[in-house]
Amino acid sequence: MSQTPLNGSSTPASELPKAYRPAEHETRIIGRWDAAKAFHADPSRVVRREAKPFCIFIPPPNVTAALHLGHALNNTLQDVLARAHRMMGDETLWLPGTDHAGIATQAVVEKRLLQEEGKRRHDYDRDEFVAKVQAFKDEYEATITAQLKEMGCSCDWDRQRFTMDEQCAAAVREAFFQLFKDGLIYRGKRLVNWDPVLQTAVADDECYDEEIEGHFYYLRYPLVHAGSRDPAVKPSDGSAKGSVDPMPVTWDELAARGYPGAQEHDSEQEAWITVATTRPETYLGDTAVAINPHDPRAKPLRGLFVELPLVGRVIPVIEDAYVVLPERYARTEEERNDPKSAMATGFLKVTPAHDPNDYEIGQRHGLPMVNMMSPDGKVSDGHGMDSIGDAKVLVGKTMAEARKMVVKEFEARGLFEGAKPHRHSVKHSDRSKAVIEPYLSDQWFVKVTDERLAGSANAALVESQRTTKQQSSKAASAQGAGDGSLAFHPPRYAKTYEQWHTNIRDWCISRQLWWGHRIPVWTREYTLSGENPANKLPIGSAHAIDGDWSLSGAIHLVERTCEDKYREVVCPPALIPSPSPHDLPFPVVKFNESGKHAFIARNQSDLVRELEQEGFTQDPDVLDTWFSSALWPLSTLGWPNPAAFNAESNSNLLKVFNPSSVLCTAREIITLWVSRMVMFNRYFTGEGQGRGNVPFRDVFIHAMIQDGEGRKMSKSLGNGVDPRDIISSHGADAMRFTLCQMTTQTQDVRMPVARDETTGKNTSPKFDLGRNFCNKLWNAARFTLGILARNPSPVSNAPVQAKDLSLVDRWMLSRLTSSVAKIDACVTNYEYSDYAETVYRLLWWDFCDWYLEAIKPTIDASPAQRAVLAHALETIVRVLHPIAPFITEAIWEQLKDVETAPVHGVHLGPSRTGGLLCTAGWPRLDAALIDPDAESAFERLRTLISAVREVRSQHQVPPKRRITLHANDAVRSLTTRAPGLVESLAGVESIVFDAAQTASSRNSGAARAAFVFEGAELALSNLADAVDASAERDRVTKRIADLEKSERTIDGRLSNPGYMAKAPAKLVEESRAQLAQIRDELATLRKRMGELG
RNA sequence: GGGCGGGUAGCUCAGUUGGCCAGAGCGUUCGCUUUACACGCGAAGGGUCCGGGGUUCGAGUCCCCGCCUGCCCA
Repeated sequence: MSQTPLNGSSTPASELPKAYRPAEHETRIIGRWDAAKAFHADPSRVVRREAKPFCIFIPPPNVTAALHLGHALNNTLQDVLARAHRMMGDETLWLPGTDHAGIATQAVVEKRLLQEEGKRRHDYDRDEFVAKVQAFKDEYEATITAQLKEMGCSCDWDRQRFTMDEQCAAAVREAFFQLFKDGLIYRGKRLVNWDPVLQTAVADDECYDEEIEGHFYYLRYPLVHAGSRDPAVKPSDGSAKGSVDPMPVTWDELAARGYPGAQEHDSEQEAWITVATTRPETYLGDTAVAINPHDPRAKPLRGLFVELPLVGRVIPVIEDAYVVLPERYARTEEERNDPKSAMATGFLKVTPAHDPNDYEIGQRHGLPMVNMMSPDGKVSDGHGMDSIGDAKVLVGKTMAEARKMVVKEFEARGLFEGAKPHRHSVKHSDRSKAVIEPYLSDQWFVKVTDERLAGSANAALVESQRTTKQQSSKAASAQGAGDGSLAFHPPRYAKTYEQWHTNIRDWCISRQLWWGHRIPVWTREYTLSGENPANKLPIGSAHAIDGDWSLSGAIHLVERTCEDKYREVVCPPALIPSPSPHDLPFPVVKFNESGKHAFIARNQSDLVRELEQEGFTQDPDVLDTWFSSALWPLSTLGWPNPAAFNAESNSNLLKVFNPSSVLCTAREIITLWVSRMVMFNRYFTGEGQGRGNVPFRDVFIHAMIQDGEGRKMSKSLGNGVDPRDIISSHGADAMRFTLCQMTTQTQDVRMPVARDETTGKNTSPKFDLGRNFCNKLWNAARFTLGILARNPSPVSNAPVQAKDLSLVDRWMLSRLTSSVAKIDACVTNYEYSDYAETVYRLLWWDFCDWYLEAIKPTIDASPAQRAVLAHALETIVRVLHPIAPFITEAIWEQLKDVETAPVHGVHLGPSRTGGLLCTAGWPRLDAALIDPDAESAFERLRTLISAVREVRSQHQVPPKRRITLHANDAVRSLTTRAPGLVESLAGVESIVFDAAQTASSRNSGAARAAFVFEGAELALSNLADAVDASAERDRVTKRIADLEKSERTIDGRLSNPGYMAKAPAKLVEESRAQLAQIRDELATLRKRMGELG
């Protein structure tokens, strides 16, 4: 390694190129970090109490695509914290990894296969298809890892994980097992968002709403008295036996019941009601018609039914307040203004198996659920709809076809009342763009509504961020380890988090995909007839049974699905491979009838083989991606058995780094991921009580990057900026600096996007800020190193003392000290923009603009000043390292070997690994170096220099021309504190202390330019052969106008009795002094005007 | 519908518990090959702090109403 010419190396400073060229350093430095394993965390140091732990889990990027600018921001912010804490001496683990992103990745691969090979998923068997996705994942995982390294991320690469690798998979199986065992996972029929193209349930966040031009269709349902044909429906008189056909209801009869408007119809005719619907085809699944109880027609209809045309199903009319009242029956302004009331008839067809609101109504009224659709989105009588009657013609049609046919059939029977255009939003699938069908199906759920999960998540919030306090003293007394230890930054996001858990619903975790963690449940179905113990089970209920599998630690249930059919369910605990034969995992052991071991499973594949031999098959579904992501802070550290996955020295990993320090993420992730990590982490570390550790103590929510118009960056808009393009055009450090500088506490940041004419790639002018800054640093370092190289200092251990230093040196040390203190606070408080801004000002404004310029005349003669110079640059380089790791490391390669005397009070610890800055100590500067006297004197000198420069500029004095400053005694005592400073920085040849005379004995006004400094008139001469009197007049006139305006403001304030009476005395005093100074200056300037004529 | 943001210079944004003549970077204008840096140096111009009320001696900042705009949840 060390043979590489560039490695570690020492190009003499004089030969450093004029501009910083990132590409010449970044690869080499990544190589040095890698070779030194500089980012590998050692938990044993924490165990031995040699260091405090600092840990961040990367939000694992999806393997779906390369990283975008949002990732660049997210990871930069994490890296800044990791690097700062590492330098501060904390044992720092930033754990990297990627997420398998189930549906997203599968969809991308399916699309790719279709494009490239013209094949679909089902053209392969499951294993073949998964292998294709795996290959895709390998490709993108490699890309992502390379990108993170290019950005400079200081991750512990030896501990990189993937949510589907063996270690994470074991955690998933174990978590599922435990939750299932504890009754927090169940299977149930639920209405899900069904994507009929991908044929899977999708989560709400995998859908988007889109407005479509649809219709409200008006369908008539004939009113009947129920017969007894339908066993689910009791005859209305309650007496009739046998089969009785439903009897039509006439308008006459309705009129008698007091139904408003019934008289307007032919009295003998059969009566109907009219429902309004946007989806007529779902009438096949109707199980009731609902009316608002406040509708005057509700009472007359009580006890009546309707008969569904074609289907012949007789369903009740029920009353439910959810139903929108039609305009004419609206009772309040609010009801009238409901846009739906104009379209409403007051009758709502209720289809619990195909509409979420109807599902709720169905739950409230105990309605049966009739599913009329097959998983591919076609009308079916094989999925729960048995009584179908003449509607058989619709079977096999798509929902769209069925809609047209239903309308025709109703028309043919005179039951179609019409349709009105209606714009409404319809859910679509993100991945397939298909219209989502609410669909009733068997799904697995996590009962997150349980107090041990959602309740525990809210209890984790720090007291100051909670809006609901502990409800009961009982809860308060059962304080868990992580209670009150989770804090959001900025705090407002705690509310999002809290409200999410307050309104949370059970979490559907099954996905009908092939890519993901397969649900670790095996089932076997069989038929049993005749007398046996199992047929005492109520139909539909599941019971734990004792048997081989339960004896071996698995969950074993038997469920009676109908009269003589049973389903056995087995969920085994995770079998975790162990590298050590002495540390075997808990095995699944089965016994045969004679009590001998018939089978021992020590790994997952043995177990699966055994189950399959016994006729069990694994559930085909996979788990929602977030299930494995929710375990990330546990699975990455080896939970449930860290020893099995880590070398002996690392078995403390889980203990040391969970809870971690902070999670950095975007706000949309709060509900998707943060919540679930907290619930799972607390549950699994809390021994089933849900009150264990939080996975992280702080959650930092950063902004989302938008383009210049405030739109999200996206592929389809073509407004995205690729971090790789920025790294190649500006360098990783420039990108990182800019991203940090943009990170304020707001929730969005805008990044104007521009096309680079030469490359044709998107970029943003914002990154020039970072590039310019890096270049500035590079040149400051080049200059400094040049000075130090040409003045080798004799090695001396005698520290330079501040009291022996010049004013500018003391000023510089003071500025460094307060800046480092500010930066320390920024790191603690996640104030990235302030951090970047503080280093920017320190380097550019203080160090470059003033300090370097100020020391030019003296530096070669002063070893003490060179010590300050070296320490100043090194302090800046060190505090900048977390933001800009490459350029600082590159500069430090040269700087670290430069010998100067120590500076008393400046502590720069050595590198701990590989001679690298990334593990060198964080600068500590003693507070005693803060020197208010030096700062204020220097500030006055800066003001004086600026005043001179201003006059020079206005008089168009050539920069090279040396001029004369006519000053007074006050200035004399100031300038003698920093000899040569004003001369050097203001281009002054000599300072003459004759300002007092000038005013009285002036006869050559035109040759001089006067200006005011601290209220007194000073002058410049020798500006040119003659001073331009009119330029001088313009300047003075403008200044007078400005001052007069200020005078009015401050005078007004001081003549306000309220101000004088109530404002703090200090402010009043300041105002007085200010006014006096303004008036002094005004007097001087007016006199000057007089002289100018 | 509920919740959370944002609106300050041409652009992107700071602006702390109300208190100096409201700031920075970019862009603009003028002057500079001043030997670390033109990715630079020096200087300048540029603001109805979204609108309207209110509290206060004093409001960009606090309160109320409105307008525009973005996000999250249902």
